[in-house]
Amino acid sequence: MPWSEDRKPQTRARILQAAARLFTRHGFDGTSIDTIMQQAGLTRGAFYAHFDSKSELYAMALRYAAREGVARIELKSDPCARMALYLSETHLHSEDLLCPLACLVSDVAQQEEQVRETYTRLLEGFIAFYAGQSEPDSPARRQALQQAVTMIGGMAIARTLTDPALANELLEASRELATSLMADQESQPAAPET
Amino acid sequence: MPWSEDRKPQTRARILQAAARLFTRHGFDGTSIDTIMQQAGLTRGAFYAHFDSKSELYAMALRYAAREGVARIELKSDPCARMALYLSETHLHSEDLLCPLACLVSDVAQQEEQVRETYTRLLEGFIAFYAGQSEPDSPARRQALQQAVTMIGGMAIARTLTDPALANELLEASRELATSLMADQESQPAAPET
Amino acid sequence: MPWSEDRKPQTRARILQAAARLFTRHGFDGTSIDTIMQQAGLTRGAFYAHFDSKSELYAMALRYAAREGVARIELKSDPCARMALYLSETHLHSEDLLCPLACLVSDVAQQEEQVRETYTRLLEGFIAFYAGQSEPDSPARRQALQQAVTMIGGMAIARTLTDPALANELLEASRELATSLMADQESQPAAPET
Amino acid sequence: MPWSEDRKPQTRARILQAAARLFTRHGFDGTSIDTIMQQAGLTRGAFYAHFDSKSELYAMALRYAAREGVARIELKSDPCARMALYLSETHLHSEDLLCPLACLVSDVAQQEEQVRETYTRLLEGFIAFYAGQSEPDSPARRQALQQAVTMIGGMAIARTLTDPALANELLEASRELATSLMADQESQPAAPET
DNA sequence: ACTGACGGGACATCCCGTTGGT
DNA sequence: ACCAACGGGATGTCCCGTCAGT
Repeated sequence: MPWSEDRKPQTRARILQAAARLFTRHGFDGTSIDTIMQQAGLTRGAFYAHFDSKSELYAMALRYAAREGVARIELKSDPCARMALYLSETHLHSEDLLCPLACLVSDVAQQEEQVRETYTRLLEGFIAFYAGQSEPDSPARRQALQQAVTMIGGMAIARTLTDPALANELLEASRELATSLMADQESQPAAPET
Repeated sequence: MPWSEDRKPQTRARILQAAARLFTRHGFDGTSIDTIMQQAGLTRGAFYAHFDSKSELYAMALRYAAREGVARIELKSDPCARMALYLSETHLHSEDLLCPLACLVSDVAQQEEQVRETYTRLLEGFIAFYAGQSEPDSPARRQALQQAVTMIGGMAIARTLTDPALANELLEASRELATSLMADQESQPAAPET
Repeated sequence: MPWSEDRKPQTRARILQAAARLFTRHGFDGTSIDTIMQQAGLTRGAFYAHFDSKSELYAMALRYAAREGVARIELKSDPCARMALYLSETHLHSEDLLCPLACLVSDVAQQEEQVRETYTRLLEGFIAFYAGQSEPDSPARRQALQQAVTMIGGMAIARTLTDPALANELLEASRELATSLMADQESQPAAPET
Repeated sequence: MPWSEDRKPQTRARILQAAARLFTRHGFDGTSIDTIMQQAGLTRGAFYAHFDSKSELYAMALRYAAREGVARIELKSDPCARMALYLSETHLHSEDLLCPLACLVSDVAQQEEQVRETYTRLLEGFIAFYAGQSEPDSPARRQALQQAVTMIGGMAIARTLTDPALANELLEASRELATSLMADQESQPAAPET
C-alpha cells in the first residue's frame, strides 16, 4: 500500500465528520458535495475515492452522527441523565453535535429506500437502548417507543421553532414526560395510564 | 379584465392545494414550481401573478395544509377521537392529506425565518387547541405541549420508517401515550407522573 | 400565444443548424450544449424549452443535416451530378455542410437506440433515392446499396485522412466506381461484374 | 527490479489488447482509462508508466487492433476469402475483433493530428495489400482504393444500422461489389466500367 | 512497476425568476 | 391573468493527469 496505511480511514473520517455536521444542519439538498469536501480540507475530485454517491455518504453520515452522538452522551451512564442531556438547551443550540434522528426526520423521509433503511435501523438502536431485553409486545418496549417519540419528536420540533421561549417550554415539557415514562418503567412495568 | 371576478382566488386556491400536497410529500427542494403549476393546470409563468417567490408559497401552503387538515378532522369534535385519527394508519398512508407539522418538521427547520415563523404559529394553534384557555405555566398547558410532541413526533417518525410493522407499533404506542395524557388532563390537572 | 407565432420554430431552426454544423464536425461528445446554444445566439438555459435532451437534439440534427444537404444538392437533378458533387473535394472541405451519414457513421454507432434508428431511416432514404421503385431483391436495389457504400464510405474515409493527396485519390476512385455503378444500372440491370 | 525482464512488454500488451477491444466498441470518449486498466487487471496509476496520454494509447491501440485483425485473417491467404471474411456477418457481430478502420472512421476524424496520421498509415497498408506493387496511378491502385472503400465503408455502415436485415443486405451487396472488383483486377487491368 | 488518493476541469440536467407578448 | 422563451446559477457525476509512497 502506498501512503501511510491509515491515511484513507482518516480522510474518510474527516469527510464523514464534515458531512454529519452539514447534513444535520442543512439537510440533503441544502448541502453540496463541494461544501462538504471543502470543510474536510479537500476538493471535490477526491470525493469519489471514498464514497460512491452523495446518497451513500448521506446514509454513512447518518450513522456516523448517531454513533458519535451516542459516544459523547455515553459519558453519562444514567439513562435519565442522558435523556436530560438530549433534551437540553445545550443540545438544542449545539454547534457541532446534533442528533440526526431528530434533525433529519422528514429530510430522510424524502430520500431513497436505502437511506430510510439506515434511519430505521438507527431508530431501532435508539429504542433498544431504552427497552433493554424486553419482549416484543411488553410494556417496557412500549415505553421505550414512547420515550423515543418524546425525545426525538421534542428535539425535532424545538429545532424548527423561531420562538426560543416556546422551544424551551417544549423541551421542558418533553423532559417531564420522558422522566415520568422512566419513572413508570422502574417502579412498575405497566403503561403510564395509571 | 373579462374574467369573472372570483377567478383569481380560485386559481390561487388551486395552486395552494397542489403545493400543499406536493410539499408535504417531497419537501421544499423536492418540489419544483413547474410540477406544482402543472398539477394546478397552469404553467410556471402564471405563478408569479399569485406569489412572490417559492418560499412565500411554501409558507402559504403550510398554512393551507394545516387548516385543510384541521377542517377535515374537525368533523370529529371529540379531542380524543381527533388524536386517534391523527395517529391512525389511515392518516399515515393518506394519499392527499398529511399534516405539514409532522411531515415537514426538519424541512422547515432549514428554510428562511419567515417560513419557520409560520410553522411556529401553526404549532401554537395546535397546542392551543389542546390547551384551551389554560395559563401560560399551568399543567394543562404542559400537557398540551406533550400532546403535540407525541402526536407530531409520532407521525413524523412513523412517516420516515421503512418497516411498516415498526411504524404501526410506534403509532400505537403514541396513541397510548396521548390517551393517557388526555386522561390525566381530565381527571386531574397534574402532570402524568402519578 | 405570446411572442410572435413563428418565433419558436425559428429559434429551433437556429439551434438545429448550429447543432448540425457542430455535431457533424466534432461528434456527440465533442460538442457541448453550451457551444451549440452560443453558436445559435442563445444560452444554455433556453435549450430545454426546445429539446428534451442532448440525444434528442442529436437525432434531430442528424435529420436536419441530411435534409438540408439534400436540399442543396437537389438543385442538380441529375443523379450522376449529385454523386459527383457529393464526392467532390468541395464537399470534403466544406465549411458548413457535411453529410452526417458519412461524418458520423461510427459516432452514431456508439449512441443509444433511437439515434441509430434515425440514422438507419436516413440511410434508407439515401438508398431509395438511387434505387427508385426497385424490387426488394432486384439488381437495381443492390446497386443502390453499393452506391451508398461507395459514396458514404468514400467520404467518411476521406474525411479522416491527413494526407490530402490520398484523400483526393480516394475520392476520385470512389467517383469512378460510383459512375460505373450508375452506368451499369442504365445500360443493363445486371450487377457490374461484366 | 525484482521483476522478470519481459514483464513490462507483457503488461503493455495486455493494456493494448483491452484498449483495442474497448476503443473499437465505444470510441475514444466512450472509453475511460479506468475501464481499460480494469480490463487489463491493473489500476489507473500504472497506465502512465506505459503511455504518455490517452491519445497516444488510442493511436497505439489502433495499430494493435489493425495488426491483430490482419494476423487472424492472414490465415486465409486468398485475398478473396479475406474479403469475404471481412464483410461477413460473423465479423459484424464479432465479440472481440473488430476492424478499427471501419469502427472508428469518424471517431478518429475528431481526434488530434497524430491519431489521424496513424489511421492514414494503416489505411495505406490496407490499400497496399490489395494493390501489390502497382504504380501510383495505375488501375490496380485505383481498384485497391475502391476495394478499401467498399470493405471499410460497408462494414462501418453495417455496424451503425439497427435493422439486421438491412445490415446483412448491405454486407452482401458490398461483398458482391468487392468480388467484382477483384475479378476485374485479375482478368484485366482496366477499371470496371468496361 | 504499480497503487490509489487527490486536484481540477467539464458538462448534462434542473430549476428559479424575468420578461416580452396577448 | 396567463403563456412560454430565455438567462443564468448551481450541482452531481465523471474523468484525466499527477504524485506521494512502496
